[in-house]
Parts: sequence; C-alpha cells; structure tokens
Amino acid sequence: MSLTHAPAGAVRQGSLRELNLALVLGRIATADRPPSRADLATATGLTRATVSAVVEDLLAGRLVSESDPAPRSGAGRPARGLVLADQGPAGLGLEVNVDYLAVCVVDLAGQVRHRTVHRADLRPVAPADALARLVEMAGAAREDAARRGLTLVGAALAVPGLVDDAGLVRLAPNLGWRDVPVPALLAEHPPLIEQVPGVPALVVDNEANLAALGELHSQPPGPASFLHISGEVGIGAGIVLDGALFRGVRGWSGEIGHLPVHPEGRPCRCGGQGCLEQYAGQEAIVAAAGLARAELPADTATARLAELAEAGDADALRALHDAGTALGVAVAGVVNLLDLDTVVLGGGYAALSPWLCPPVLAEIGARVLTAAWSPVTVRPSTLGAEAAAVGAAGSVVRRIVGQPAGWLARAG
Amino acid sequence: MSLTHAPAGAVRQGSLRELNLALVLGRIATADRPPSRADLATATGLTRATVSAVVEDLLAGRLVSESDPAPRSGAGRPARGLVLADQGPAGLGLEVNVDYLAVCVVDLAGQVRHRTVHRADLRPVAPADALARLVEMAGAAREDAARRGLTLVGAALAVPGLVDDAGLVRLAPNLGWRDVPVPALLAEHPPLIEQVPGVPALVVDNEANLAALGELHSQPPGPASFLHISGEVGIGAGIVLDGALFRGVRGWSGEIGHLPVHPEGRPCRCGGQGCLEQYAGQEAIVAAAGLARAELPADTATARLAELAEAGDADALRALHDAGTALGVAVAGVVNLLDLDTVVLGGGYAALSPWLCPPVLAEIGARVLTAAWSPVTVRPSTLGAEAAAVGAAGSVVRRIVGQPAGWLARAG
DNA sequence: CTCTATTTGTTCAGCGATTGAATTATTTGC
DNA sequence: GCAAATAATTCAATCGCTGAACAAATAGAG
Repeated sequence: MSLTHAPAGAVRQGSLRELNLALVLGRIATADRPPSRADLATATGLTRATVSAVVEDLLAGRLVSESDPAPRSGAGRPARGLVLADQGPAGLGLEVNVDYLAVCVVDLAGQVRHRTVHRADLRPVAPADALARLVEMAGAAREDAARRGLTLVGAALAVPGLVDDAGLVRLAPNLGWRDVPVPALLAEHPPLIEQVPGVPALVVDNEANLAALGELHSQPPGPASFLHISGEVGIGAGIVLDGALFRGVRGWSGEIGHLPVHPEGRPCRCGGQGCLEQYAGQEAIVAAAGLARAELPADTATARLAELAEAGDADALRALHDAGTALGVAVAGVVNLLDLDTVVLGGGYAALSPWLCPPVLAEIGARVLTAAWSPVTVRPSTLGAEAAAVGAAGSVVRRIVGQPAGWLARAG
Repeated sequence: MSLTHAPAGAVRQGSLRELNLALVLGRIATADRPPSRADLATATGLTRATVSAVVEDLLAGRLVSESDPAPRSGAGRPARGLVLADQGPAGLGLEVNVDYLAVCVVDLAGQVRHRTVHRADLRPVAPADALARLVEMAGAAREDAARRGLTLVGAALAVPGLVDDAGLVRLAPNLGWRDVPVPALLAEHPPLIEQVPGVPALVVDNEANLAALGELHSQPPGPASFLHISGEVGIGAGIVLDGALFRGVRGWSGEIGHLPVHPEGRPCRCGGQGCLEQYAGQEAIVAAAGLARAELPADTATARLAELAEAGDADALRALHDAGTALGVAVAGVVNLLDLDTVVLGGGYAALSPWLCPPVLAEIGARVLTAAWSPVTVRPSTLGAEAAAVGAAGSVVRRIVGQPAGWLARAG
C-alpha cells in the first residue's frame, strides 16, 4: 500500500510546526527558482499567514536567507525570494577506499564547499592508522568550513564493505578490514561535530549506498527510483526507491556483485559460482583484456582500459563487451524484479560507460518483459570519483532539511 | 535515508486528529490483546485525555467496540478492552485466475467473513463474461455481508498479469487477456461499493502482489520485509519492504519468473533466454517429472506432483530438486540484492515446499555472502489457495485502518 | 504624474486539538 | 470498611493554523 505514511509516534501540537517547517524547507530546497512566501503557500496548501510564520522561524535559525527579488513581469509588490542559507549547518563526508582517502564538506544547498583527497594504497595500513589520517584531514576541513561560516553537524563515512547498524565494519575484503569498530576508533579523537538533535554524529555505511545517495541529490537531482552500480574491484549497488535509499533488513542490500550470471561458471571467493563479479569486476575485465595485473595499480586500471578501448584495441573492446553483457544479464534481472526505469553506472564503470552501456541495454531489451512499453535508461554517474564522500556529506545535510526542528531547537 | 516521512501536503489542525486517529486505531489493530485506553496512551505517547477523545470518535464511528474487561491481577479499576468492530466497513476481494473465480469479504480485523470460489477454466471465456460472473458472485457476497452488518467500502481485483495504474490489464498471458479495460467493464454493472473518501472503489492489481499483501496481514502477521513467490504457470513475486508492498516505478515489479538463471539456456516466450520460468514454472516441472501435459488439468498438476513426490517417485523428486535449485539461484540473487531474511513460497509452490525448500536453502547458503551472519528463512505461505483474493480484500480494509478519518467523515 | 489594479506579505481574532492537573469511577487487599 | 491503586473523564491553558482585513510596493493606464 502506498499510503502517505503517518509519523511513527504521537502527533502533538509541536509536531505540527515541525512537520510544516520540514515541508516548507523541503519546498525551498527542491524549487528550481527561489520561491516567494506566496509561491510556497500555493505549493504547500498552507495559508500565507502560516508560511510567513514558518519562514520567520527558518530565517531566525539561519537555515534560509532572502535573495534579491526575482525578476517578474506584471504588476504587484515584488516578491522576496527564499534560498537555502550558504552558512549554517553542513555535513562532513568521509571515505576510506582501497587507494585513497577523501573528505568533503557539503552545505545545505548540496554544494561541495570543501574537498580533500589523499591518494595512497590503504591496504597495508592498519584501520586505526587510516582513520587517524582521515581525522587529520577532517580537522583541516572543519577549520576551512568554519571560516566560511559552516558548522559541521554530522559525519558519514563511506567504506567499501559490509557495515552493521552499530557502525561495525564486518568485512571490507578489498581493503582487508574485518570486524573494525569504526565508531570506537573515531571516538578516541577529539570530536569535530556539533551535536544536533535528530542528526547522528557519525554514520558508517557502504560506499555504494552513499554514492547512490550522492547521485540522488546531485544537480540536477536524479530520479526518485534508480539503481546505482559502483564497479570497482567488487561490484556494489545502491538501490534508491521513491527517493529513499533501501538498505534491506540488516543494511546489507545491494550485493549485486554476487548475483549469479553463470550458475555453473567460475567459482567466486564468496563461495558461490558464476557471480557477476567474476565476469564484470575490475580484475576480470583487466584479465580478459590481456593486461597483466602486476603492471597496473588498482587506481589506473580503468583509465588504462578506457585508453585502449578509445584506441580501438580489440582485446579491450571484447573484454568490455563481455563484461557489459554479464552486467546486462544481472541488471535485466534487477529491472524485472524491481521495475526500475533508470540504471546509473558509477565508480569505475562511469569512465567505461561508452562501451558498457550498449551491451547492457541489449540484454535489457532482450530479457525485460516490460521494456517494450517503458524504456530503461542506462547512463553514467554525474558525480566524479569521490561520489561516495559527497553522498555521505549530503546525507547529513538532508537530515537537517528533513528535520529542521532539531537544528532550530539548538540555535534558538 | 530512513527518516520518518512527513505527509506529502500541508499539515493543518485537522490533520493532527486524523493522524492520531490512525495511530490509535493502528495500535488497536496490531495489539495482541485488546488494549485499554491507558495502554494506548503509554504505547503511543499521547495523554490519556487525548486517547479518550480519539477513542470516543472511533467508537462513535463504529470502527472499534469495547470488549469484556480483560482479566488482570492487582488492584485498581478494571480496564475496558478495545477491539476492532466486527461490523462496519469491510473489503471486497476479487480474483480471476486461470482455473477459478474467487470472491471474499474481509472485515476490519482481517477476518474472512465470506468466501466463494467458482472453479472453471477461464481461458476460453471472454473477459467481459468472466467479470460478469464475478460481479454476480460479488452481489451475493454483498448481501451476505450486509446481513452480518458489514458495508463494502472498496474492492480489489487480483489478476495474473501486468496491470497499469488505470487498472488496464496490459497482458495476462496464461489467461489470454490483452489490454482489457477492467474498470470500464465493471462500471457497466450496478455498483456494489459504498464510496468512502480515501478508499478507491476499485483497484486492479497483480495476483502476486496481492497474495504478498495477504501474507503480510495474515494471522500471525508476516515480517515487515519479505519476498512472496507465487509459483503457478508463470512465476510472480510480491516484494514487501518495511511493511509496504513495493510496486516499482510503473507497478510492474516482481517479475521474478524472468530472472535469468541460465543466460544461454532455454529460450523463453518473453524473448530472453534461460529465464527461471523455464526451469521452475509449473509446466517445466511437470515436463521434467515425465507427466504428459494433456492428462493433467492445470489445477491438479501440483497436487499430482505432491502425490508422486510423497510416494517417492524418482522422476518427480528429481524434477522438484532441479526446480528448487533453479529457484534457489534466483532467490539467492534477490537476497543478495535486497538483503531480505524471509522468503515465502506461495501459490502452487506452497504444497510443494517440502521438496523445494531444501535446494532453495542450499543455493542461498552457497551464494549469499551474508548468509553466514544472518540466516534466511524459507517457508510455505500460511494462506491457502485463494491468498490473492484475501489479500485484495485485506488491502481495502487496511486503507480504512490507515486513514480512518475518511470513514468517520462519512458515517458522521 | 496620479490613480487604479495587482500581488506580496503581515496582523489579529477565532478556533480546533493536545496537554496536564484535578476529579471521578471502580476494584483489590488489608 | 478503608486505603491504595488503576482507569477514565473533565476543564482551563496553550499552541499553531485559518481567514479576513490591512499595509506595502510595483506596473500600467490615462
């Protein structure tokens, strides 16, 4: 049933204002032009009187600011446009990946206001040391943010692996992490975050999930429902349904890399056989293209593949076509199951999408029952390499936009 | 982001009462024992004063009634228990399937209060005639319901095929239906439904979706997230996520029958190759068991298979094992993707589950990365053959429970 | 240049719904 | 029979939305 879900708990007097604060702020956030109070009233169904009162709260809390009057034709008192404040709360995005550390700061409007990437092979580094370096970068990010009038209200860390509810990294195979208690390790450093009710100080999540969120909130915003596939050494997917990330019962959704595409095919390190990862993972493509593993650091493998394909190298083109076909088989299954109309190729796949998209689309066309009535779009990610860090930071500020009352209670 | 979603529109004074009516009624519906007003107050976080006022509205609207005081030990004034009324609004469930028509009436509490099944081969019958028979059965159901004090407030029709938003049956291959405008055909008959704000008079939906909803609201209620697989001639799945049916972008989710399990295997009538349906569909199992298609009407095929397997017939056991393995490959993919912890085998699979579950579980164990940490349950459906009709009727009354204000506005 | 139409935004009395404390109701146990 | 305990109701106070009137600011007509 797709009913409008009622809030879980009791609805009291104050909830009313909380909900309308979120409603109006959300409208301001998603509008394509700075809306006036009158625009907001007609868009939300509230009276202008209520919108004025709500906006007054938002202005007082410095979540929105008035912009120059938008040029408008016709008579009447000119409107004052409302935009998300470029100062105030901001989100801290952190990412630990196989070959880099990334930190970024995203403001309310979703703009990336700070970004640092530190390239290094993290596999030989102990988790505590990797996190210590990240905290150092985050400290510098916080100072830079403060100079811009931004306050960090929460952090999200992207990790290429399975994370449980408590933030414990159960397994990050390509990083060599196992049962790493990230929150406990980070708690040993001085806090960088100003706590706000309703915003967790630290969220640890799968890199593919956060990259999908980044895509959802990118400019222009992605569709409400799509599948975002991060093709790295492993293959992870973030599933966005109706504008929300679907995490699964335990938060371990999106393991598309282990969808069986050749059930009696190559054995996989997961214990299964014929998993997608064995046919469309980075190592599989590199091997199929005839490139020796040794001469290629992980972070240049896709770039080298793209170069070769661009130059018309037959082995590389065949390898990419085969990988795209395997990917297409898996994607066709997902589309049949979930009836999605958009598939985004991210991570290492983004740069390879000119060669991957055609075979993926071919498999979808052949295997998806409903493709005849409704076309499926397959496109590369709009965000760059550190999409997960941006998505992580964005997920923090989205909480403020979704529940502004917490911030307002703090800021008075 | 798993935020509590705010209602889409403006939140006004009246919404407050609407939301709390739904909150309290929902609590009454899901409680295992009739709760008192005081119980509801502590459970919801509302004050007893508010709960009393809300309950008064619900009693006046005959959505709940007071039950005998629940036996309780200790001092104090005895509580008056509150239960969903066994009179008042009810849902009409309709089902057109290959070999039967079914009609049922479900009351607020989810009890099936009326049920009629008419067995017949519907394939040679024109859609309009099939629907006319169904309407005749529904008329009798309404009279029976009225005698029990029940008012039909909405109907849902289950069809084994693809249905679009407007209720047009795009394609029901096993029934031979194509582009059947069900709402228009039903509009030619006198209405059976008393319109209530917020409850659509007629919803047409896929049989697998509605069967999954039936399982969700069965006694005892199913888990909040699970996959329900209806194994008939085709194989459809209903995906329940966080207590809500996931329908996909266009309402065509759950086409699990066309998940590729042997990408270069048998051609499928969908145009793809190696679809699950070719290995675990009813016809495939029957053929693999060496049973001639002609001697078996569709509705007895699974019964006959179960008989043979029970008797130890080697061909039947092998056919079921192979089908279960194919099903397990597909299910393992779904579990990897969505991280579900429960899979329900319904429809024709329910009776065959003693032989299907073991190979399905084996494939899950071998292929699901996270199975080691979190076991996946595979079990047969608790509802019987006409699960879709019950789920359809249940989906109607769930709307009343979710939005009682509409009914109360009507009933004064 | 002035007047009118038009649109924006604010002010304020009224009202519905929740709250919290006090009150009433009803039973158990001493 | 009385005190303790639990259930449910009553009522003034309060919070936040509404609707209408009003003030502000501009374009266009004459």
